Amino acid sequence: MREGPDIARIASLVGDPARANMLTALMGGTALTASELALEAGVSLPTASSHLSKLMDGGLLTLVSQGRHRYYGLASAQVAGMIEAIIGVAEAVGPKRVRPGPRDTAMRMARVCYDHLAGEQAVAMLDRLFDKKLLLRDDNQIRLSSSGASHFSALGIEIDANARRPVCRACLDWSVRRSHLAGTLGAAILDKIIADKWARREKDSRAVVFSPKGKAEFERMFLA
Amino acid sequence: MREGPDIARIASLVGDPARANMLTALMGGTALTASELALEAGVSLPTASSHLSKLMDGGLLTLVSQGRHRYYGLASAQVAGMIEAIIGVAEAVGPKRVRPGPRDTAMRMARVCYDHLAGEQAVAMLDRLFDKKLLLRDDNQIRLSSSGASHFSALGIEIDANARRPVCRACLDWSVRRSHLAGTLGAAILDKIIADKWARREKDSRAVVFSPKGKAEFERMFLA
DNA sequence: GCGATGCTTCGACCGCGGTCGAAGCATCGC
DNA sequence: GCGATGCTTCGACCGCGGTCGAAGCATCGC
Repeated sequence: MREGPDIARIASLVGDPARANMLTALMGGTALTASELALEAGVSLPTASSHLSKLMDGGLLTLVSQGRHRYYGLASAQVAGMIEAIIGVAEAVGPKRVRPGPRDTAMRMARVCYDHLAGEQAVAMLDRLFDKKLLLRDDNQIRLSSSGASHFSALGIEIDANARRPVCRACLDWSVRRSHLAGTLGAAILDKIIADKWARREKDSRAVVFSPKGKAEFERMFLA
Repeated sequence: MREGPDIARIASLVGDPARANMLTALMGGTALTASELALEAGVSLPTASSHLSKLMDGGLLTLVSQGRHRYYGLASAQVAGMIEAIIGVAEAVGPKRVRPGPRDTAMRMARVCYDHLAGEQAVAMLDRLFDKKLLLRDDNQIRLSSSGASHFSALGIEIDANARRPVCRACLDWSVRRSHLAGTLGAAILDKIIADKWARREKDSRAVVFSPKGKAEFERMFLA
């Protein structure tokens, strides 16, 4: 019998298969409609609607109404981080697949984490950005250096430093157990990767698949 | 309908009030018997036993039998990290208490996180250890410098560098949203704090309360 | 305005999982 | 060996919460 934050309530929200599927789908970063989420979860529309209102009550989702469509998205990067942590444990204790399939390999290499890139490529990128002093570690937080600011600006990546959301944030990568880059800069880089068609989002998956040309570009820009 | 790690299973294990209480109690770092956990959870012994076997099946706990006692503990620091992440979200979305009580203040200052110190004091300590170059940031991991090794050795803190568990690991602090020190070094420092009676564990709580003298010692050793 | 589309609310059903008392099993002390 | 202690297993009970069809509500296009 203890007081304190109601962790059972939050965990039980994630602990239903239909809701877990919805949240996993939303980890892709794009907000989805109730119908799309019903499809993802494999339940009827009324059932999905009931789940969504529970997730809203629990503070895990945000809602944007656009005409007769209602777009649901994850409430915050903190919620996304919690889900990544749960995925990490599920991966660790779950039945080990004997040989990871090609799709797992793609996921491990590069995938979307909420609104930024995750996976081995993303971890390597953050390492190089530190090496080149475009980003600085400061008190366990990450800061954009002045050379970094001009570097990203030259690449056409403009950062709104005044936004309430931090520019740079470390986010733990469950597959590698190291950090990759989140924050507005992390999001802007993923935007550029997709916009410039260096890579495409795998359908119905968080995997991000680079084209040979796009991969070369990415490596030249961020890993060289 | 998706495959992949069974996150609903893991989350639902945490999503029962009785089990959440048990896991929260085990975040204190000491393994507890089935009877103690039944008391913590506020359920009968048969009920507790059933919960514990589910948590074991789910891979969240480890079990050490000692005679007729059975000691349950968290399976890994990764599991502890997941629970911290869930606590963080529960804190963020939960009803804000108007004014945090004295006990919350103590928790915020210093508390046990699995087997090491967390809270503002722990975050400040890690900062200073970096400042004094006793610890080094290396590729987003933390490494003990040679001066650090002799420093801790002089304090009577011996580190087994050959253990499978990393010596230094960053662990996210939910109250401050910054990192504190985990790993064998983090655990050894907490051991010293308790062994030298600089602080005592608050009964039935994760809070760590420093004595005036102990606090001065701690600050001299780690914050000066 | 009126049918179509997207979603929520209502109501009824049902089964999974939490609950505990009683019984059973293992280890303890002496 | 035999009662005491610590825990698990068994069995029966029960209610919370997930499920969907039908109905209702809001916004759309034209």
